[in-house]
Amino acid sequence: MLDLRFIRENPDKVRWAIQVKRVGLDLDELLAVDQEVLKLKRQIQTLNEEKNSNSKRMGKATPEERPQIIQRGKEIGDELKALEPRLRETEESLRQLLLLVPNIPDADVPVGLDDTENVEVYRWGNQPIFDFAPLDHVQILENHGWADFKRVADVAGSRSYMLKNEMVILEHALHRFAMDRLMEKGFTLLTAPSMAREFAFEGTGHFPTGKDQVYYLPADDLYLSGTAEVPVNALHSGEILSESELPIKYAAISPSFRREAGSGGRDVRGLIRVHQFTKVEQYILTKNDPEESKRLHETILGNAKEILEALEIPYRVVEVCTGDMGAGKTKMHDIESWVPSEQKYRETHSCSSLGDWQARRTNLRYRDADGKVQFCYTLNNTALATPRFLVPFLENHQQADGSIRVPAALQPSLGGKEKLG
RNA sequence: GGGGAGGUGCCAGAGAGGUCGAAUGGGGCCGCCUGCUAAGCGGUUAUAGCCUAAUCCGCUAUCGAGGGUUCGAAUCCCUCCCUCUCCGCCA
Repeated sequence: MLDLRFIRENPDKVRWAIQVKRVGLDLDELLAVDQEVLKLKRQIQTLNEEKNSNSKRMGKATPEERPQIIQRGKEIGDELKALEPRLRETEESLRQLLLLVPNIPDADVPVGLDDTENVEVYRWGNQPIFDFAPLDHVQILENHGWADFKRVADVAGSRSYMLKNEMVILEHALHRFAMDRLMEKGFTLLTAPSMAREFAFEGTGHFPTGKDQVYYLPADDLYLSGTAEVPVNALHSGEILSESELPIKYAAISPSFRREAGSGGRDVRGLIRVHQFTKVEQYILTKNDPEESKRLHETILGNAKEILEALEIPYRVVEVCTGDMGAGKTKMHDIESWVPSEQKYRETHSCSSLGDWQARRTNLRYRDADGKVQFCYTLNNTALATPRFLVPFLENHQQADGSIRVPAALQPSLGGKEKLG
């Protein structure tokens, strides 16, 4: 959400963002509704002033005066009763429109239509050269009895999977590894709930536009979140933090769920795109300072890079262009890990800066050194998400004998094992 | 799932239809005072909106959330959320 005053005063900037982010929103309609809300509020305020002074007179009024006061009060009440529902409706439509207003991308973000126009900015590691016929991750898993896709599909539908034996241990070891790293860096570890109420999804910006990507539990009016970002952002909703406790750095692990509606036949095979996964997410609340936010963006991006480097996975970083970045973001980098079987890089991490866009939605504020109340800035980045991450891990580390090499950094988390299988 | 108690400002806690944006105590901040400190004294201490040159003043809203009753609601009624507690069920 953007500041309404900012929208009023900078409609051209907002129009530009709507255009380059390819958001379907009529700003003129929003501005007209905004004026209507202001008009109604003024009318109601004037009536309330009169209502208050009128009923204040009642206390000291003589019995003869009372009928007049009551009469006038009733008239005011009737007028208010006519106006208040109109204000409520108009405010609600304004809110709905406001939820669609995108954040303004930073000036240096590449303008583009979709992911083909993202810009590679960094590359690390060598793509492995195999002196044998490398397998893809599904073949590797099946050869070792490390997963079941077929049976479990009958149980839980397409895009489901079941890891088995050493893969279960590896998955846990990877998460443990990521969490250990982040704890060392001063992050507060959380197990975040996967279920949350609607307001939490509105807070991060996943609602209203992404509602069809989210599982809904009607009996309890709860939704399953696709990232710990949702519950963690909502955690401090409505609070006024003090500047001294910022930045708050959370590393939250949660089972995550995505319906993948509309992704049709894309990536139906294997572990790339599944409905349920486990993710360690970095989530930062910081002060209202673009420079500080930039530094933290680099920090959490760096944390993910370190994890990949320790796990010896070749990757690249792309700067995401305007058309491919979410509405709330001012800046976004994806980290893509090398997938040998596809001979391409695939997104495994996503690092975003959102300015105060999420904080305004969740009413998440802090008191600065001057005592002024400000909205926080928020940022997030994946630390590690499985099972997708198993794809580059298994494929890059496969050996001629079919085993999987365990990078030295991960061996302690795997009971010292140097290879799997 | 069933029963009971409760949600008030930074915290504790009064308030039971008008004089309540809200007593009192604690904390914080500013000042005064006493060799320092402690104690003491005075003042101040919410958020959003409207108005405004203004973070002054004034006005409006907010006592878990949303509705309702009333000339007037923190106070009465309804719905929901949350906390505590007892019983039942349960990994």
